[in-house]
Amino acid sequence: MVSIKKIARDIGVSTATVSNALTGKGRVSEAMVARIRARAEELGYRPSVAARALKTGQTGILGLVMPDLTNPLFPRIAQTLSLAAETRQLGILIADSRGSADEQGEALRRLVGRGVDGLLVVPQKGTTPDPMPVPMAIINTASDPTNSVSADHAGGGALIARHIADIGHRKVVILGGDRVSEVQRDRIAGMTRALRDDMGHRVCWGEVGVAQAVAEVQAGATAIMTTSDLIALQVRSELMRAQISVPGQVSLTGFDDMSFAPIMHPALTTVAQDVDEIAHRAIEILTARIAGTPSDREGQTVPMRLVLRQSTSIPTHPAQRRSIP
Amino acid sequence: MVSIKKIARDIGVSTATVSNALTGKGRVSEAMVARIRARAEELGYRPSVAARALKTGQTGILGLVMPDLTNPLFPRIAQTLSLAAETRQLGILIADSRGSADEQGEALRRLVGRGVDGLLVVPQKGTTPDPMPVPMAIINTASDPTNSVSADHAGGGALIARHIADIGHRKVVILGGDRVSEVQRDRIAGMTRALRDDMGHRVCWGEVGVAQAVAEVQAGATAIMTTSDLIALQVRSELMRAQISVPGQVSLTGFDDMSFAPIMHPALTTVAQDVDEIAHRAIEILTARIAGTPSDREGQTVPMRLVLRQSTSIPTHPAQRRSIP
DNA sequence: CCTGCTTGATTAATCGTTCAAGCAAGGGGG
DNA sequence: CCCCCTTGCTTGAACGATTAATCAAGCAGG
Repeated sequence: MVSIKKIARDIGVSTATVSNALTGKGRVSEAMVARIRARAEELGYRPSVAARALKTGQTGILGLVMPDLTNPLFPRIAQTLSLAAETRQLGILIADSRGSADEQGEALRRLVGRGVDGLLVVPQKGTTPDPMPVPMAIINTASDPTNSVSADHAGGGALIARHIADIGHRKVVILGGDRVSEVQRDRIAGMTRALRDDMGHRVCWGEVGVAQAVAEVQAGATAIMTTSDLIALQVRSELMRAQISVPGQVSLTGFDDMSFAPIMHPALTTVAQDVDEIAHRAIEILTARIAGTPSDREGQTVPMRLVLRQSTSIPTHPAQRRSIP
Repeated sequence: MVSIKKIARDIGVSTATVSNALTGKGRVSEAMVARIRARAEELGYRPSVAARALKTGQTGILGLVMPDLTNPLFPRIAQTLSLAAETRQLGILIADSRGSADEQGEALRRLVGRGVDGLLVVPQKGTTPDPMPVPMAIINTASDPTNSVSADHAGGGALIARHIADIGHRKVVILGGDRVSEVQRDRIAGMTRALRDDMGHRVCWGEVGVAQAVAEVQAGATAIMTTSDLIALQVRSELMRAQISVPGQVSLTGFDDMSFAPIMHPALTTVAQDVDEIAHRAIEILTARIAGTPSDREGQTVPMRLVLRQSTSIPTHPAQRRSIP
C-alpha cells in the first residue's frame, strides 16, 4: 500500500507537507500542492482510514440500527440513508435490533465499540433507545420528544381520513396493527381528529381486529382505514373470503405505499412517506450534532403524501353517504 | 477513553503485558492475566479498533453490496448476514449498487477504500463484479462460475414445475421478469426441465408477458408459473380484471416467499430460499478466504423449499388434465 | 559450580496520519 | 541597517495497539 511517506520521499519533502497539501490545511505553496496531488494521483494513493481514525478520533462511519428489516419500509430508508451518507464521505455500519429492546441496546453498544461517529436509530416499537456516548439521531416516532426527524404520521392519518370523509363515508373502521407502536398511535390519532362530526368510527387492533373490521362492514361500515399496507392486504384477503368487494362495498386504505400497493387488486389508496427527505434530514441533523452545531430543523416532521388509487370510492348506497355540502 | 496504557499503569506492568494478557498471545502468568482482565473489566476497557486496524491491517469489517434494496428479499439476506457476522465479531458496512453496474463497481471501490477485510456481493442482474484486492464472496447467481454460494434456483423451479405437473396441469405458461437476470433464467430452466413430455408450455417475459400470459389462459392454459412473487401479485391483479379466478380457472405460483405471499388472496404457492443457510455459508466462505484457508463448501447450492398454499389446485375441467398414472 | 533452558516480564519499534511548534529565508517598515 | 512579520517547509510527538527482540531470574542437570 502506498502511504504519505512514499509520496514524501518521491518528491523530497516531509510527510507533514504532503499531509497538509492533501488535506489543504497548513501552509503549502500552490506549486508544491500541485506536484504532491499529481504524484498521489499517479500512485493511486488512498489515505489509511485506520491511521486517520486513530489520530483524529473520527472514523467517518455512522451506525444504523433498525428494528427487524423484514418490514419493507426500512430497507428503503436504509438505502436512501446510505446514499445520503455517501455524498458526505461517510460509511454506514448496520445492525438490526431483532425484535427486542435489549437487542437494540446491545446493537447500539456494539456500534459504539466499533468507534462510529454517530448513531442513526429507528427505534423498536414503543421503546426509547438508551443514550449513548456519541451523537444520535432518532428517526420516525413523531410524538416522542427525543425524536429528531419523522414523517408527519398524524398528518398522514388526517390526509387519508379527510379523503374518506370527502368522498362521503359516514361509518368507518380504523384498524391498527400493534397498540405499543407510537407511530401507529400517531396515525390513528390523526385519522380520528380529521373525521367530521357526523361520522361514526370504531378503532380495532391486531389479528382479532381484522375480523372485527369485517364484521363492522357487514353491520354497515363503508370504509376501513388501516395503519399499514401490510394490514390492508390482509384485510383485502378476509373481505374476499367474506365476498365483500373493494371498493364496491367497502373502501380500503393502507399506509406507507409499499412495493405491492400499486400492483395488488384493486391498487391500494395509501399515504406515502417522503423517505428521501427523512433520510437526508436525519443525516444532516446527525452530522450537525457531530460537528457540534445543532441544526434548526430538529424535531420537525416531514409531510406525508396522499396516493389515490382504486381501493377507495364513494359509498354505493346513497343511504350510507354523508350529505356533502 | 480508557486505553491499554491506563491499565498498565494501574497494575504496574508494561503495555505489552496487558496486550498479551488480553489477547492471550504472549507468555503471561495466570495470576497476571486474571488481574489485568479484572481491571480492564472494571474500567470498561474497549480496544481501539482504529489502533488495532492500523497495526494489524485488519479492520474486522466486511463490505456488503446489494442491488437495489427495494426488492424485499435482500433485506432478509442483509439481516441474516449481519447476524452471522456479529457472532464472529465482524461488522457490516453496507452500500447499494442502485441499478447500474458502474455504481456497483464504485460501491466496491469505496468499501475497499474504507479498509474492509472482505466483500459480500449480491451482483446486479446480469453482471459479474470486478475483482477487488480483498477476498470476495459472490451470492446468489448459481450458474455463474465465479459464484460462491447460491440458492438452487433451478432446483426450486423444478420443485414448483413438478408440483404443477403432479396435480395434473398440461398446458402452462412461464412468466419471467427480466431476461438479463441470471437468477430468473436459472429458475425458468429448472421449470422447463421438470415439465413432463405430455405437457405444453410457453415462456413470456416482462410487462408485455403479463398480458400474454392472461391471453394464454383464455386460450386454454391452466397454470402460470412466475419467477417472482412480485410478478405473481401483478398477474393476480390482471386475472381479476379479466374475471379469471385463482385457483379455480388457473393455478398461479410465485418465487421467494415474500412477506405478502401468505396474506394475499388466495395465499400464494411459492418456493422459499433458505436465507439463513445462504447467509451463514457466505460468511463462512468469506472468513475462510480471508484467513487463507478456502472452504470446501464453495460453489455448492442451497436447496429451496416448496411452500404449498391456496393458489394452486388441479385443473377444473377433466379435459384439461393430464392423465396421471 | 557452571551451563542452558524455561518462564514471565520489558523495551522499543512500528503501523500511517495529523498537528502544534519551530525554523530559515525573504521582504517591508521604521 | 535592524527588527519583525509572513511564507513555506521541517521536526517531532502523539494516537493505541501489536510484536519481535531482549533480559532477568529461577531451576535442573552434568
